[in-house]
Amino acid sequence: MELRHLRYFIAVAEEGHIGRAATRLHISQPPLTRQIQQLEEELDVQLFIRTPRGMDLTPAGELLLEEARNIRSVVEQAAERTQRAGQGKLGRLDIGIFGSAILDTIPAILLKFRNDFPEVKVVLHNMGKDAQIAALRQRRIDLGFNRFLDPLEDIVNEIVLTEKLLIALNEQHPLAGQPAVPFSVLQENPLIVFPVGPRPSFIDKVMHMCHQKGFAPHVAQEVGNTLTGVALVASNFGVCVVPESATKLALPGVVYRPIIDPPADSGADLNCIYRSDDPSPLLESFLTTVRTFGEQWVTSYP
Amino acid sequence: MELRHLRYFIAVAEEGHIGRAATRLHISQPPLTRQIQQLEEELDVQLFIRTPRGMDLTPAGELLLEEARNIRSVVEQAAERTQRAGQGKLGRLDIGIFGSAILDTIPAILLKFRNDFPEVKVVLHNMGKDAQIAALRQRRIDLGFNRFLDPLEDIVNEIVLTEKLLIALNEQHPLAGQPAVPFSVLQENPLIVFPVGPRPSFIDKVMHMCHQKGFAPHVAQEVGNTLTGVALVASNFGVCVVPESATKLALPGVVYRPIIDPPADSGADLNCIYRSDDPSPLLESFLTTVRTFGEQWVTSYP
DNA sequence: CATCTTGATACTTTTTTAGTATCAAGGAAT
DNA sequence: ATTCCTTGATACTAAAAAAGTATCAAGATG
Repeated sequence: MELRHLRYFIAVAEEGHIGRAATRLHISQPPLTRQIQQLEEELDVQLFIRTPRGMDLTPAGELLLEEARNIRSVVEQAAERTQRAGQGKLGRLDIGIFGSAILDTIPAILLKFRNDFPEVKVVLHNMGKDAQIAALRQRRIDLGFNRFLDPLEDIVNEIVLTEKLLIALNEQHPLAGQPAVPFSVLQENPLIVFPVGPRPSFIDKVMHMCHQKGFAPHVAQEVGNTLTGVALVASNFGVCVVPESATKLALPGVVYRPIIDPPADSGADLNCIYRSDDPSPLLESFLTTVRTFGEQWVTSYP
Repeated sequence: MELRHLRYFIAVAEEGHIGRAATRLHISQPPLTRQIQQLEEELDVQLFIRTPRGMDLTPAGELLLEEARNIRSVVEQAAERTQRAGQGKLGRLDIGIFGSAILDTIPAILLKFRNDFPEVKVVLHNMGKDAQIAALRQRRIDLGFNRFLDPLEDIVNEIVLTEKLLIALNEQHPLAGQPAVPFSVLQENPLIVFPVGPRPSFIDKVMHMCHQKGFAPHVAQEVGNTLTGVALVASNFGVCVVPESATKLALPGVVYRPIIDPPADSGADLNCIYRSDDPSPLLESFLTTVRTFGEQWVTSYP
């Protein structure tokens, strides 16, 4: 039995007439007669009672009509869903997230993506960068967000956007009243750095910038994450370099100030990583969203 | 798209290998390659990633695999259900019932039928014989049970079984102690007859027998149904002729006795009626049950 | 009774599907 | 590096299936 048999059967059942059904199907009457006979023969069931006025369904035929209509719609839906999946509009995307990017950027990207592709289920996994790479290779996630990643052969590393760096100061600090501060505040104040964890990380970025400017900073404290660093600034423990998205952490007693004289290459990249051989159109859809987001974001911040 | 495409697709997806799938499908490899290409082309979706080791499903392919398996089972079930319906094992049968046959015979037949064809839904409609004929013609019922029906052109009238006639006597009656009674008790006692309603009926049967025996009975009372007639016997109102299934009505004070000298053609037929042009295999199944029941029943009663 | 309509059938043509032989490309083993 | 083996893809041929044409027999209809 093929779907053709069911298509033909539905037409004959609905028209109650082989000739009219043939017209509707754009074929001639004899082949339609034969296909119906074939269907009856294969099922070994009489589906129609032939009368001089047309074709009447038997009870078995009535039942098959219902079933055939159901099959038709199931097949149609299957085709549509497959097509949408092929266009990256339907399916599931597992994403690894990590670090300070969770504060601002990633929620905004996800919001936009869910809006554009409402039928894609996005599952977030909180995991460090090494865990992300392992999960990518094991296909447990399709994409990861992180920073400061060494290049890898089998994994593409794409910059989503580059955040400017700000200095977090306690409001009691002498320069807190200024609209911007010189880089040298990092030399003259105890420095809080983060995150503790796998290298390279944001710590190395900050240290490298200081060496570029010709000094070694006084590291007062290493902390696990952005929030802890900013919290220490709030208690006047020292100063701290943060990406601009950290301004979302509006802790009382902390002000964020741009750097008057930033060193070259001063900026914190947010990267996304994915398998270089991943053909998923769903991933492609997501990357499109990410890229347009990156462009808009860069221009939107002064 | 045809079911063939889905069958082939499932095989390739499950084997992950065109060659092995072709072996499993008992075809050669090239046509299978082309059918898969055709499916991808028609859906405009890449379903497999070709590797030097075989065929890997894309996410869209994974989805279609689920859908295709579902379609396969839906189609299989549709075919099976249609076949069972064609064999009269699945469906709905509307039956009109009426009169004293409800007491014993019909429940027994239904019990047997439900046992043999558990997937057939039987709907009973209580209606008189004229209503049954009308309902048959309007296709509201498929079969009716009744007695004493005039022959009709478009409706088959089949005898289910012939019940012997008994005489119901009050236990105070002089002949109540005898194992059997002569027909003449109907002449010598007030007679209760039933049912009141459309003619011909059981009343005419009884009157005809009396005339055969050369007397006109003294009709003490006409009543609506068997139960009322027997109830009058219980209060010693008179005697009553009943079909043997009425013995199920074990009213206190009433005894049932066979007739020593029954007139020729003494017996109450239970008939079933159905459209002569009804091709329903379901009806055929039911009639088979009815016929075997009739044979067994006749031999089972002394 | 002639006529019209119905689905069925015999036969032919076209389309589709399957089969055969062969190929190019990517791993694996030497 | 090179040979060999495996993979799916392709060109061409053969077979099968579906569709088309012409015609028929059987009921309904006037």
